Amino acid sequence: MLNSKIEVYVMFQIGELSDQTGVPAKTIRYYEDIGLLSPAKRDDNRYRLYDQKDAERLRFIKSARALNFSLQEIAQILAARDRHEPPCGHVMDLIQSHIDEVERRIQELETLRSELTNLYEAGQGLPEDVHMRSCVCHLIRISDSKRGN
Amino acid sequence: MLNSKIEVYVMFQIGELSDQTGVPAKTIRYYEDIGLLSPAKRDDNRYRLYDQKDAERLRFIKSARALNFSLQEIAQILAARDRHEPPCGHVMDLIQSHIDEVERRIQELETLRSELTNLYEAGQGLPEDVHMRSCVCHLIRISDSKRGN
DNA sequence: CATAAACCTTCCAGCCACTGGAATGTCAAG
DNA sequence: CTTGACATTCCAGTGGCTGGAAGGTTTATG
Repeated sequence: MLNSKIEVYVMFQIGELSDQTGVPAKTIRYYEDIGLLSPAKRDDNRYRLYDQKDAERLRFIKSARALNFSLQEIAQILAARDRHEPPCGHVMDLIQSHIDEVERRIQELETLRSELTNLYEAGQGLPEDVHMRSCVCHLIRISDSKRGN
Repeated sequence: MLNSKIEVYVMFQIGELSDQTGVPAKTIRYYEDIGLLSPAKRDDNRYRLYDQKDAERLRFIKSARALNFSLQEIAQILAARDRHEPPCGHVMDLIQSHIDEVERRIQELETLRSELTNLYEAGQGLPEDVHMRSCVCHLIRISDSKRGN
């Protein structure tokens, strides 16, 4: 075959895996501890050894984490794949519920931002008061009761 | 005095304080544990007893929590007040840095939302693939590499 | 008087996703 | 031979609670 390539099967240590993926070695061990990664092969000196498949799995985990998927959710996706079940339907549902969640959070934070901004503006020029009756500390209470809490 | 009122000094149990403030009793005990509330007076039966001043302090804590202040930050504010130092200058700084933080988070979440939305749209109509090469799981990887991670 | 219920107490453990640090082992270079 | 850079395990801490066990107290009811 003209297009064949010589592929050498190389295994590497945890530090190399960490460099390749940007995931701290501590975190990789942690992922193994909780079963997200299966127990790594070990060298004679008991050092963990990894290959490109491990790197790919870890990269997937990292990407999904960046999209704010929980380790549990990622574990479910990977477990489905490990059982040779296509996980995509489940993943689509997850994505949808994450979108909902993110939008909810954005709303909350925007409310929070405007409350903080109002508070800051109201607090400017107010006197300092140890008893929190005519200072921004008092306003914190007011901004809260306006919300009805 | 015509306008005088009869004020009866009543103390109440933790459940009542919880009802008044909406803060769970567990949380109140926790706040005492970490020193955010000073150790409560005890009844003969060792039950905690509270008065309106405690309720006010707890309401302040609750309001500040609702504005996303950490317990540490709240502890600082209250400690300053307990030392009879007006805490407002410090609080204004805190508010400003919280506004910055909230705006940063909103930005992050909006980026995340658009990534998730893109992903969802790209994933619609794609086949299921156990090996994650032509399904949304694969797209997770792609959306990540586009970010440069 | 017994019992149930609704309170309260302490203490320990768990959540999430790591992270820090101690104490120790292994290996290559100078 | 020592130094430095790797690796290992294990324990503990982060924040802000929350759940649950195992028990004590108080009040109401049969």
